[in-house]
Amino acid sequence: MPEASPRPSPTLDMPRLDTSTSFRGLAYAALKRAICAMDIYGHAQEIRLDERRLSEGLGVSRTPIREAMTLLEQEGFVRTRPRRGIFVVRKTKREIVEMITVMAALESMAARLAAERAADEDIAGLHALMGAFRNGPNGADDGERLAEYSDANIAFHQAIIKMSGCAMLAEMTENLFIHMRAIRKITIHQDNRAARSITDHFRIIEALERRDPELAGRLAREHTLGLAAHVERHGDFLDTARDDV
Amino acid sequence: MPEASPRPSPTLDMPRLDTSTSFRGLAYAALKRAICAMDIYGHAQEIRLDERRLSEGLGVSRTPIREAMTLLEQEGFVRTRPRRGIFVVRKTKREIVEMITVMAALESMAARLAAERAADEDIAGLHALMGAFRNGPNGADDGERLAEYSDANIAFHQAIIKMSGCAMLAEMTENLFIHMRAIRKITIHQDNRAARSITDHFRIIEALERRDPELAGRLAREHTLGLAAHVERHGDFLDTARDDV
DNA sequence: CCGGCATCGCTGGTATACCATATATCTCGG
DNA sequence: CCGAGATATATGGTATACCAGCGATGCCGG
Repeated sequence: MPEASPRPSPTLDMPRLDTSTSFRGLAYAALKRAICAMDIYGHAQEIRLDERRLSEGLGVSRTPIREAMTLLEQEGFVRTRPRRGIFVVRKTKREIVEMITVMAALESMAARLAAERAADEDIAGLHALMGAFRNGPNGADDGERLAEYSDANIAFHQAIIKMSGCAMLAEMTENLFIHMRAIRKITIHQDNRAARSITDHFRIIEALERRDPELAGRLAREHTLGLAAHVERHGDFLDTARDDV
Repeated sequence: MPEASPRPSPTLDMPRLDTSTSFRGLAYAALKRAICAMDIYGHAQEIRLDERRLSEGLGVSRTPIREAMTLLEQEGFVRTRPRRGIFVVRKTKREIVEMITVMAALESMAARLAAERAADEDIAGLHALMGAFRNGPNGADDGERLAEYSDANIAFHQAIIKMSGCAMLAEMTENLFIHMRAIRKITIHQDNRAARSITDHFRIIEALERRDPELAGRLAREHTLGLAAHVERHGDFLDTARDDV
């Protein structure tokens, strides 16, 4: 029995035992955070997770761990091979290109909807996200500046999604963003991706301000498909040292 | 212990015990099929599922049932309320409109890709799906004919997705189709939806034959967004007799 | 010294027991 | 006769024991 059991006395003196978030939810959050934190495409060797070790580490039994794993597996973050172990998934280049393609489809629709519905102040708020990079990412012009823009970049895309007012778009892109973030960290340093990205973003903002759904949708699509094409061309490193099945 | 235990004798005389598909997978498939089979939007009252009853019925323990439920919950088909029960989810009108909007985004991208990549014979194959309805759904002109077209309709959309060559598009639309099918069964009888749908489809086929990604993408998007608008206008019945939270 | 086979241990899959709480039912006081 | 509290029941959440199969190790025969 893990010591996480929060009933120290028969009388309820605990102020408000958080009964809403189950152990499963906690395990899920912890595991997902851990997986996202690690640079998935950094180390080459496969990363294996052990249910028993995790349950011991988190102080809960295997049951919630397993249920959390079931969720993570469905979301495509891990893959469990019976009698072998649970492995963190590394997407192939092809899968990543497809993912970005799906992203492009959803973002295009989001931009279209945003152009129709978004509040003026929300559109204006996009400038605040991008303003610091108006003249390109060249501040100190080093890696840190790029990493900073990488976050702003994600924030921009998420803002567009949110402005669409379509909760399901946000929901379906949530997990895609996690992988996108990992990819962007690498591609942002290649070509002149960052500068081109900034230019694209400002064009999208302009289309939104003009309330032009067709243009906004097209620009958003082309912007993200551009990333897909870039990965298609230069993403071969993603398939290195793979050992499928 | 359920009698499903497949080890009747110490020697392995069973030809080939299907060890690949786990009980969880079987339970998931069975439950999903059952949920899809029932007309979700037909009966008004909520449908409750009991883990213990299901495990007894399927002949397995609660564990695989629970894991299957976890999957179904993540996919949005059921919702489990602690100490209350597990309920089959009825989407609200708003959720359905959003779902169709997402569908439009993905189908538009699929049509665009299909126009670029699909094999000529695959495009030609679309005629086979729609050919029987070229002159509208008016055969016997009764409900059966419409139901028949409802299936052909879904098949057409799935064919476009498949022709995109993007596995992830197929994956992400798979569950959406399940809900779409339920909605189509109702909306197909309204207005002149079926006839308009057929016209749209042939226009999309034409765009694919002309290898015009822009047009194909636009037509596919407008076609599905048309359904979204229709539900937005006439789908108030979806929100009847709801008792959230 | 090397290769095949037996053995053991590790690991995910399954079954089951127990727990805590929400709801229903019953009881008793007003 | 009615309502508030106590009790009973039901149900999802959790813990744990056991199972079977894959891998690795090591033993034994050649």
